[in-house]
Amino acid sequence: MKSRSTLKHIAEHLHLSISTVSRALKDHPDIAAHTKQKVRELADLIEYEPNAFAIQLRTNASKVIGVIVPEISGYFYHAFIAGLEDEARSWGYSLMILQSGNDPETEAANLRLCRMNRAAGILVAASSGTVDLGPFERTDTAGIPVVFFDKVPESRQFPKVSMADAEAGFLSADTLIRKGRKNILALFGDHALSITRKRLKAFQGTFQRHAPETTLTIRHARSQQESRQITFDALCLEAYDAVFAMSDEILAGAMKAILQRRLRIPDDIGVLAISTGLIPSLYEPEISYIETSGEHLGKRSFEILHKCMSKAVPRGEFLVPATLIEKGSV
Amino acid sequence: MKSRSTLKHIAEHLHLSISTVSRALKDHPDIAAHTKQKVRELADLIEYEPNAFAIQLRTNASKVIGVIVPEISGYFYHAFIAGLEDEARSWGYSLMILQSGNDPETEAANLRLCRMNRAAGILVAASSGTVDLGPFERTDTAGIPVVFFDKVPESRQFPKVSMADAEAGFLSADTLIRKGRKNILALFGDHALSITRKRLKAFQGTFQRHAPETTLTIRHARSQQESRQITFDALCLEAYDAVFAMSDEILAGAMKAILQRRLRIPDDIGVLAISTGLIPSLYEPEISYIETSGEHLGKRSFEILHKCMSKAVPRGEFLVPATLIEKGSV
DNA sequence: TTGTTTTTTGCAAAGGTTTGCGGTAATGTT
DNA sequence: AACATTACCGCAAACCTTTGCAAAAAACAA
Repeated sequence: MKSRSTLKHIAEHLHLSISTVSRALKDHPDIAAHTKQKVRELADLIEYEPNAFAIQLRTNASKVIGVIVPEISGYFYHAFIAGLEDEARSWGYSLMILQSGNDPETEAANLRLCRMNRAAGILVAASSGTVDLGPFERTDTAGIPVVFFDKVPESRQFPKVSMADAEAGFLSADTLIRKGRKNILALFGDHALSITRKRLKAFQGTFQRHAPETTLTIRHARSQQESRQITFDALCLEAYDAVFAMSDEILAGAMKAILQRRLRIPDDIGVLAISTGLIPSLYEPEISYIETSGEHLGKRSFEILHKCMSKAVPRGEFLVPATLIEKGSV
Repeated sequence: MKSRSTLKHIAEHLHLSISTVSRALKDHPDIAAHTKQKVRELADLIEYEPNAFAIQLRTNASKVIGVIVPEISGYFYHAFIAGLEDEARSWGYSLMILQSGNDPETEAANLRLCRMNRAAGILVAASSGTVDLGPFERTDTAGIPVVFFDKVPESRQFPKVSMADAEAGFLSADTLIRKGRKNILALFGDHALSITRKRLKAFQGTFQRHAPETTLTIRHARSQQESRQITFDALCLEAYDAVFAMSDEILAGAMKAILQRRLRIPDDIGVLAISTGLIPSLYEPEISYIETSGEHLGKRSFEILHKCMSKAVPRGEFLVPATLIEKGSV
């Protein structure tokens, strides 16, 4: 029954042509005011809703943007998606969410889906195993702009937007220096990840330049559990005056060790992290952190993609800035 | 250039008709084997990808399911979406994610979007302000099945799937009784929410029946901050031997108060929560919880919706069971 | 050879919308 | 009164695929 509410239906009812109705509905200047009036009234009455398929077929473009992430849940991507959705909706776009599960094949399949659905654009956080950029190139040359975010490939071919990792590393070190911490246990993630290397490099560099006397103990952990174990062991051996965690996952592990040892924050030990904000807010006192906001990244990513969709071709890497959120834990 | 890869293109190239090509590609028995062969080869070569819009227009159906949630980020929905996506993908469906921001108007607009896009089905977690079910009914009668989850309306008209709140309440009480806790601070959410009332009723009822001698102090909080304040005040006044939190948000607040008071878990005080699992795993020791898994809910929801889409009409409410995850905090 | 069956292919309509262009009628200009 | 504008409206093609039905071609039977 609802399927009978089409332009044709309105046209017949009003003894007009389909084209006139179409134009009336989009306020085309060629159409007389009273005609528009009547058309709109009937359209309202029968709850006319344009058939998106037909529009998309005709215009060969949709208002959907594809989002491919390794996983939705976890510490980060859901915030990104939330921010992105907000921004996208205000521009009339919707999101098609695809999980790759860190599997390059699923990733390629998802990409294909986006192509078939003629997504207006695609946002990709590369799975860690992605090496072949071919599928992405093909999508791009097919006229669907691809923008990478967060986990970005080395290639300079695509626009990329990511966190200002170097800045975050610098800011972390700077904060610890300003607070007068001298003996720091610094916990980083997998050294193979570029995000780790970038943050670490800036972190270490800042200390070398501005506070070379600081004792820095760098450790790498690949999971919450490992982070906890490493932290616990380290805290048993030595009296650090601060712990730094480069991510939420690492922080979660470190905090367990600190809670287990019943250390007082910030008196017994200072704590600082690079984080999205949720985890630090769960402890007492709350943990100070360098914010790398998923929401911001989402909004920014949409902006870049939006530019790509309107023919502008921003190449290169865009960074969303990191800021210090003081909570008194260091 | 890519736009030239259509059925027509293949047909012309092979001196066949469009219909023959179409059928060849879907392995229709009417087509000769060697014809199929040739068609498939060329299709592969030029990387033919069917135009989803045209298919959808023709068949008037899409493989997209709409998901409307108050917000993506937060304590719960992202897990739901992750589980749902997993299940949906394995059936060839994609997700269109819409946030309502707890605003009934945005919700209605999102619903409209789903209708325009002829979603195969819609999953809705109602915003708290939703009273008018009209838009949902209209969508349903337009042939798009609507299933509510998590935040479900009273109406018996739609299929609903939600957590087994009563079971979770019972299990919580039962656990506390078995652990011999006698003086319990029980923290619940907004009393206006049906989820709160259901959990509370089962919780209280279980104590009345099986351990009437227990001292139960019930408090309601509407935010993390409020939960923390209430807990802190209560712990100052009296020596409870256990704290129960009915949700992640409430737990987060309560834990802050407990950390602030530097109470030992489980010796000074036992802690139990109804939770999704992430938050309890962040503390030391980890918090025991009654699991209400977002992933499970997501998968289950898809199953129900899937039945609706294939003409079956499951009415009523479906529950996903709750289970106790012991971590030794109580 | 003619007629019958089977196999293989093509025609054409349908699905709903957009849009360039041509047409008609009304109004304005000398 | 004759012509030039302007304001409105409709025709028809195009977007790409699916599918019922008819047609052509091939195979077979008599």
